[in-house]
Amino acid sequence: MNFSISEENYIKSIYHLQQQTETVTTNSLAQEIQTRPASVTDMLKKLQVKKILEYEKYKGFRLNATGNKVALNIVRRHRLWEYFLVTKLGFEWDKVHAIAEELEHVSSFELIQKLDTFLNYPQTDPHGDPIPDKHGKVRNIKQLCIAEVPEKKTVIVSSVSNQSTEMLELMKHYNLGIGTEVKINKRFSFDGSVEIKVAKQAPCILSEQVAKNIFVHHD
Amino acid sequence: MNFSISEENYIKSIYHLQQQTETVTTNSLAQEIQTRPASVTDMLKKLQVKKILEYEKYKGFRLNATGNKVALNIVRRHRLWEYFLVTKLGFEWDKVHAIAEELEHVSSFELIQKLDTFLNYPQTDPHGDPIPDKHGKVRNIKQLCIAEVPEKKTVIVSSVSNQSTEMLELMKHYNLGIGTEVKINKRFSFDGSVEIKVAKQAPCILSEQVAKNIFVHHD
DNA sequence: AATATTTTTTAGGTTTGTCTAAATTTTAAT
DNA sequence: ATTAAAATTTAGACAAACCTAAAAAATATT
Repeated sequence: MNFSISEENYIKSIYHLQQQTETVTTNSLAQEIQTRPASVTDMLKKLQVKKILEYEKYKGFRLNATGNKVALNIVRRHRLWEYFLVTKLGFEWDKVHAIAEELEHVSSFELIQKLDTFLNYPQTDPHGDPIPDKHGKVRNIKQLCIAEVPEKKTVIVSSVSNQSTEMLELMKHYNLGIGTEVKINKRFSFDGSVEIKVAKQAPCILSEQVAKNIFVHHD
Repeated sequence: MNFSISEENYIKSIYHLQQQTETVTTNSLAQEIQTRPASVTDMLKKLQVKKILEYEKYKGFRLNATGNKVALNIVRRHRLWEYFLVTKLGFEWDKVHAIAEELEHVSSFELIQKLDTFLNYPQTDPHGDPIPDKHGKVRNIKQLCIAEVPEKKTVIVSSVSNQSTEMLELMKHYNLGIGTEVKINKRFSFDGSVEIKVAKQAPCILSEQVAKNIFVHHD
């Protein structure tokens, strides 16, 4: 089936909201997509006709199996382009999202296959989020944020959920990136802040807010 | 200024038609863009308001200086993407046009600059057409087709004006590509066909139709 | 339980880009 | 110079995707 750019944007946003809540509400989607609730309702009807949505009036909605597959394909395209932009064109982390947002709607299947091959089948995008394979399969690593890691443990940064310029600035300052080894020295229960140690640098303190946005995995 | 995808497609098509005729007609543009003359008239009015078109009712039209710059920028994007698709992703010649047609509308200026750098500032696209630089400057090599080359001369293939699968098939068969050295043995005035020699292969005959579509330059 | 508030949907309108059919202008032919 | 034909434009409609304002349903409050 074929989807317009608008439809694809709605599908992708519903998919993202579904990661957090079981069923998605009209208002939350409207906010996510920066549009009016009435516009959302219009689109929901269209997507229901196209049979990719489970939707009951006033009761919320979610993508069905077909819809999920479509969404994963869009996510795949988006993340492959982000990887391309950073590793091949030398873009910074925080500049790629908007561009990938446009590139992801270029619909050629062959293009994405060849891009994947060219990039050597990357597993995650520059923020550490997994790239679905061509069948829509995603390896989901258990996501553990720094705020939850036990003291004294050494872990590796796997992804960052906040992709703003400000976050990038902070991470660059502490030499933190995807793959960086980090030792969690101590957590202060007073404010949730965490002392960490990166390579041979002096230990530093991350606020709880930061610690909650940096995800890691073991060894 | 910002242009919609439709507007960009019109601008690009007007630019292409202008290469052949001084002023463009409504009908020819309608045919080029596969739409109705009435739709063309509608769009002409819009482009006139945006001040990129010289247009007088019933008298034909052409891009003004601003319009030409916009067009050259679109052409630049298109050709850089074509180059990318062929040299980096391994696409064949005849498959890239449709995809580049979509990619060219991704509007980030920085993206195109970085892509240009990544590709090492290519001068021509895979069909041999020149890629305008970021200021919209195009080096225009005098275009000479095989049908016009004097006998006994040795020349180098610089571009191919027909980009169909059929043409690609024929050129592959004779080991002809951009940069190939070709000696023009003899032209037969009876039907305009031309005998050529490529590398150490046996001489072969090109029909006039083919000879008119392959452009070359000296030494 | 009745009322107030919030959320969601409907009704009706706008813009962009398309269309058909009819009117107008230009060009060609007698 | 008329008339016929072709090209172009206008008029009026339509679909997609959005909007505002009002109605309806669900949730929260007293």
